[in-house]
Amino acid sequence: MSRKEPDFATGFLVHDVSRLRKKVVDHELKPLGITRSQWWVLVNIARYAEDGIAQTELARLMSVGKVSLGGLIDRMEASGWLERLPDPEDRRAKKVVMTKAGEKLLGEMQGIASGINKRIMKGITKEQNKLLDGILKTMKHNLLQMGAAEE
Amino acid sequence: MSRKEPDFATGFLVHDVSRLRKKVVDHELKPLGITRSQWWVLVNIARYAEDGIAQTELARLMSVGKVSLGGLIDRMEASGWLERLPDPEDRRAKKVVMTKAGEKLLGEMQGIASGINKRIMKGITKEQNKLLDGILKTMKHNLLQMGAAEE
DNA sequence: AAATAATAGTATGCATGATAACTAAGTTCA
DNA sequence: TGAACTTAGTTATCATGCATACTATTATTT
Repeated sequence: MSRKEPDFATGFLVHDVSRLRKKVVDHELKPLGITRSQWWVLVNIARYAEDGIAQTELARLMSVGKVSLGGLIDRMEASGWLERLPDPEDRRAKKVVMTKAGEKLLGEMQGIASGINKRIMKGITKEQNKLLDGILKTMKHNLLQMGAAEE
Repeated sequence: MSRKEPDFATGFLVHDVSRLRKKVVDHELKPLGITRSQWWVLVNIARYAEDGIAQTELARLMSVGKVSLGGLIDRMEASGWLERLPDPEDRRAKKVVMTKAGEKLLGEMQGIASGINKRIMKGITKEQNKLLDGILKTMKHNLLQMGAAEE
């Protein structure tokens, strides 16, 4: 029984992997003019919001603060991937929609992202990956239970 | 074979867990006046640098940029957990050492951190945790190979 | 209807982590 | 030795994500 690894090592391992992955992915996506976080916004809009979605609702779906998402949308609107449209039903709200450029970009990114991912997951079997996803989902669930969901 | 989960979902799962964990841990550590990242600096100094370490060397050990670490040390020095001492061997370099207050804090944090971790890992067996760590280490290794180590 | 609550989004300020460009100091090599 | 290179650390600027506080609406309650 080694004492070298304290029982919170997993957390910092997750932190390291997340940080290094952000660095690598952002570097690879740089020629496209988009970042990993912005890409994730596109993916979620494509998945959940065919014809527009309110910022707060999207933030809730992504488990992200509405302020953080607001900043992301600012930059993505400036880049031309997204647009804010007024919601005719609610004058407080804005409908976020992907532009044609955003859709085109998202399509182009599928292959690139898949290639990056293959390299990051090198040496890890499909079964291991499935297991990994399951454990991470449990951790995410625990964290949301612990109050990470509060706004 | 479901098409719902694209093959890069693992990456964003890691991102979510990392982000949510940061939020939860920082919130729990707030009464102590320290953050998760600053805590990790203390742990690494305690592990590798009994009597001081140069910033660049510590950054290398932690796989973090020297600028990022410099900022962390700024804030931790202001909080009184660390000190920068001139290196008598090299006038460019500074030896980072933990203060008495830093050592005391690190000791107090062991129990707290362990408790937080238990809650985050609820429902995950020791074997699963070991497997998780192994896979994450493989991913980290791949990422460092992919150029995430460059300065 | 008027007062109160809740909700959508923004503004502000901070911590973290990155890159790029810079200064100062040490090292190598012709 | 002196020029060229390398290294340690800082400054400046940016993206992400958080909390807090605010404005403008909408919904609810009395």
